[in-house]
Amino acid sequence: MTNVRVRFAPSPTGPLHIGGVRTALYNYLFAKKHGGTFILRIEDTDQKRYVPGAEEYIVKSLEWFGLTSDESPLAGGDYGPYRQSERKSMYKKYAEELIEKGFAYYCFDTSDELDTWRKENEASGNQGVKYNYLTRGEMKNSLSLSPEESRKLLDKGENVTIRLKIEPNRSITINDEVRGDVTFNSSDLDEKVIFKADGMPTYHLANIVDDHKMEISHVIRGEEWLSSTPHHLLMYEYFGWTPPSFSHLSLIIKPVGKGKLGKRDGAKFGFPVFPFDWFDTKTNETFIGFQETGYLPEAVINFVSLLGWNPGNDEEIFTMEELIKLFSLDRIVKAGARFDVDKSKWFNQQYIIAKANTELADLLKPMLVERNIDVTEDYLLKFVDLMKERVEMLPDFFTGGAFFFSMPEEIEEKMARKKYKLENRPHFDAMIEMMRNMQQFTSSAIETTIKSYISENELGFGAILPILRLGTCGTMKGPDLFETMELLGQQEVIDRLSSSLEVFTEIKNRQNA
RNA sequence: GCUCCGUUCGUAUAAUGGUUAGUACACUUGGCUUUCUACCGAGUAAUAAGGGUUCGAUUCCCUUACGGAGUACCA
Repeated sequence: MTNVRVRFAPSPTGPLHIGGVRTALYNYLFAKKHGGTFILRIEDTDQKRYVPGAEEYIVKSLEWFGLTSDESPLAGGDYGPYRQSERKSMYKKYAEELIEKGFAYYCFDTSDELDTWRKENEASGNQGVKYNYLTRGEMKNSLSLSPEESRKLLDKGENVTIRLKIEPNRSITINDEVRGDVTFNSSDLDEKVIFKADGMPTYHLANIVDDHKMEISHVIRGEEWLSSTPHHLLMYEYFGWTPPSFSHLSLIIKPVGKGKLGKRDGAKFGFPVFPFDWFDTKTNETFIGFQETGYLPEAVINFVSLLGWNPGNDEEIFTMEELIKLFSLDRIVKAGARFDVDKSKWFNQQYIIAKANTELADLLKPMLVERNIDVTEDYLLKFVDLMKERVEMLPDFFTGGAFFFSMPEEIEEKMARKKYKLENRPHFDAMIEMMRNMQQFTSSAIETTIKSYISENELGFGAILPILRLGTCGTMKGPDLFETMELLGQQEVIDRLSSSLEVFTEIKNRQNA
């Protein structure tokens, strides 16, 4: 395959969502696999739905995931501009070219007229009427009106759109790379507007003009475009251009229930749908992001890559480089994939465990600031090392490891009641005293000290160690007790144990009373 | 409604015209262990239904059911 050029072409109408991330990823992987070019093109032809900040959000998201584009509005390139609004001037002549060739025609119906036309039809039982070869005769357009009338309306210049003209009864076949041959009959197609009254092209025109001019070789996009692909193919034919190859990706489905994953499903099911937090100024809603939830971008990429694609073997942890090597369009799954929250968490955990302590520490630093926690670099690194394998999301470091920064107010009393024996108090006091006298407060030294005390006094681990853990951590969950103690430090451990023992004794006395 | 697409354990998926239908997550359970993890081992669990074609179908064909997408001067 030579000269692979693919594009990711989002519309800046809101934040990039997980389905878009997957589409971008597959485009990226395909381009890199074939030594091709990955292009970011912003499709901002709809002025009404344009959302300020959305483009920046999309760019930032792609960056976070490492999906760097070779050509884009920011990076530039030989095929620019890469924003359709900046290409506005060139689309009209293509629309007019189609009219000259007889492959398109002017329309003068207003949106309201079309609206009522559809509603009337529906009311009389005719659902889903189309503007096509059968109905265009009853509408206002350059095919139904006399040339003089058309001319007049055209000169007036109000509500003029251009529609694609489609001859009935032609078989149009898409050779889709993932779905195989998909055939449509042209009689079933509607004659879509390709040029709007506001002077902007619609997606259909802009898309094929740009794909052609940017020499896009492979179009990899969402399934929602499959049914308009015959229109696109027709336009390539009308212009005399060679169409690119097409691959249509199935959609990502809600974790439970029906339908495609929507932006509100995140809040509903407790997981993010967007890369970063997003505040919708129209509805005053806040949507949570993968980053803020504590996902690592490489984990999300790995997870998403396997949502509708697989390399054909049993492996599933892949770096971007490996994905590039392994990716192929023919291993894309046709069926829609459900977003599995549990699996995404598992991936994140795997990636956290595998990540270098220093890198994790860097990610945690802003979170330390937020929480007003002040520790040394050395302390942070050791903390990370002890906690990393029991963390799924980044913030879990602070929920699960809170006791590394201060003794919890609440101690798990149940365990104290169960395990603490008043008659062991002298032993605990003795052990604290031994700790106080230790020259080197290292985990191995503490371990030897405690364990030999236990065996010398024939106490049993079960009666002592849980209490020591509870007394220093306030919880039964946590890393190796002796390593935890070493990190906490001699004085801190002694202080915590001393005051905890008072609490335990009190609990026990209350229980006995 | 119409057009198009899809359907293998709960989920993501593998494989095959003849197999004990594999793997991972989740779940249950055993081991390791001072706890929680991680790790290692075991277990539960699937070819949507009905017709064909065939010696034989989960695999090919048809129908049905269910799910999805499109049906805008939105992308």
